[in-house]
Parts: sequence; C-alpha cells; structure tokens
Amino acid sequence: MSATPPPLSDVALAQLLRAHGLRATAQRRAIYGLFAGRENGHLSAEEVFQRARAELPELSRATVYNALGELAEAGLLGVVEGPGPRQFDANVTLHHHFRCRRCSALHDIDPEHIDMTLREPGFEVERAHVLLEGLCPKCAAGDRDSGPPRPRPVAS
Amino acid sequence: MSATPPPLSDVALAQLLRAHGLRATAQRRAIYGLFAGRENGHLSAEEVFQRARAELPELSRATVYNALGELAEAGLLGVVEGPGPRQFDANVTLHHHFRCRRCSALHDIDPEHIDMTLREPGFEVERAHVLLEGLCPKCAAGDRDSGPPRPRPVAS
DNA sequence: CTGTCTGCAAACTTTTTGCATATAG
DNA sequence: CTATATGCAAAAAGTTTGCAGACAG
Repeated sequence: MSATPPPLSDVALAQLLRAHGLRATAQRRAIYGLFAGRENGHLSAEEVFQRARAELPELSRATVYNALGELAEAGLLGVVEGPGPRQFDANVTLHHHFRCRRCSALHDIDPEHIDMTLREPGFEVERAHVLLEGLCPKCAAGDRDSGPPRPRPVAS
Repeated sequence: MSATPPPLSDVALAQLLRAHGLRATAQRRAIYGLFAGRENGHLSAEEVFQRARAELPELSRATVYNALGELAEAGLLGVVEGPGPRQFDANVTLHHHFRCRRCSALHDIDPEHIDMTLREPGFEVERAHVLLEGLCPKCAAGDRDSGPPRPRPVAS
C-alpha cells in the first residue's frame, strides 16, 4: 500500500519518452519510471537521485537535474515551487496543492473542488497555481497526537 | 513616480519594530524602511542587501537574511516563494499574486477580485496563496512590442 | 556514424551558521 | 550591564555548466 511498485514497463516508458522527442536512455527511463503511472507523486531532485540510483548506481546528479528539466519541459512532469527544494510532480493535469502545516505533506487538490473566478481588467490569466495551507484530514483529526510535529522542510 | 521616496521616519520605523518585539537597530530600520509604507513592493534578499548597503556600507548579507527572517516571522513582511530567489513582500494583508510570463513582474492581486471556494472534506484551510500566470495589462496590450522579452528570472 | 546524453568535477546562487565583537534597552 | 544583534568568513543546500567519452537512433 506504500510500496510504490513500478507501474509501467520499460518499453512503455521508452515509447512515452520518444513520443515527446526525448531519447530513451536508461537514466531517463529509470527517472521517469518513478513518476509515470502514478497520478499523485511529488519528488525532489535529490529523492529522485537516491531512488533511481538504486537501479543505476552510475547515475549522477547532473543527469538527474538535466533529465527532470527535460521531462518538465516536455510536459511529462509538473514542477511545484515552494519553500525548500523544487518538487517534481507526476500529475501534469491542471491541479492545485495543499500543504499541511503540521506533517508538511503535499496533497493534490482536484481543480473541480475549487471554484475560482478572477475579476481584474487587463490581466490575461493563462494558468493558476493555488497553494492551500492548513491541516490535512489526518492531522486535523487527531490535532495534537496523530503524528510527530515535524520540523518544516526548510527555512523561515 | 518611480523614485521610491522613504515613506516612514526612522522614529516610526523604530517604534514599529519594537512593537513587534524586535530591537530597533540601524540595520533593521534601513531594511524595513525599504518596505514599510509601501503597500506594494517585492524585493529579494539580494536587492534588499544592495539598496540598504547604500545607506549602511557595513551591512552584511547574513544580517539581511537574519533581519528579513525576523521581520517575516514577526508578521511585518510577507514571503513569496517561486522560481528564483525568495521575494519579500511589503504587503502583509492577505492577497494574491500575478506573475507576467513576459516581463516577469509580480503584481499584487486584491483577494476581493478572486472569488474562491473550496469543497474538500477534511481539509482545514487556513491560508491560500494564489499565483496567477499570464500577461499583465501592459504586456497584453502591445503583445509583441511593449517591453523587452526579458529572460525568466531563473530555471526551467 | 553523428548528434545527443552522460558522468565527473567544479562553479554558481541562495541561504545558513559559528564565533568574537558591538550595541540596544 | 546583559542579552541580543552584527560582521565576517566559511559552509551548506540546491542547481547549473564544461568537457571528454558513451550510446541511441
């Protein structure tokens, strides 16, 4: 239930990569394999590096950064900026995020669940990133004893 | 009209700082003076460092980072995370942002101009950060010749 | 084969930290 | 006077780049 089994075959990954104009190298397959098939998964470059290196011990950080950048540019990954390291997102469809101020977890929010209208003359909105902050269901439930009050991931 | 005249006296700044539990040092006055009184002003730590150093040549970066962190924690400044360096925000009231994909400018958006409702069982929303992307009025007007097509501030 | 991708190591940018000194209250 | 803030310099964290060699197509 939390074992994250590989969801896509190597061949399928290679096809996806090529379909987006990227060469299907072993590194890219390993990296994109961490995301593809999961609709909900947020990983930092460092996490990707650690996990992908399990399969490909030769893998270097530079390649991870390159690959993630290319995958994002190709539209295969989304990018979530925020406090701490950039997070790469398996979910490429338009959606929003909720960060729990207690357990720091990042949850996807279906845009269907947010009604939003902007009234501003002149501004041409092309995209919207909504980052909600508060308590996630788990932490809201046992407000003071559901999990360890984790230190924020970074800064401030 | 774009000269950014100092809006608050040194005494007023000192009072504000002390009212928020911070010692009124020359550095903090200079730093907070860059923001106080402006309802709309976004500055990175480096920009703050450069400007404040004009008055206080001794000023060090570490002090700028310390001071900005303390000011933010005290609620005197807001923080805007995004691609590139963290931006500190004179506007502490709840509001949102619009980043122009063309001129990279960051505009404040009055929350009154955004109608937003969230329907999600279990999530307790405390704050919402909305970052809109698109074309600002200026760039939308003369879509291809209003300003230099500035390179994005960073990455991706 | 040829152009793209990789690994390595080094550089860069942004932010944090340790410690001796200075200063606000 | 004493706790807090500063400056300096060095380190940490995250990311990018240059280049020679490897590999996909």
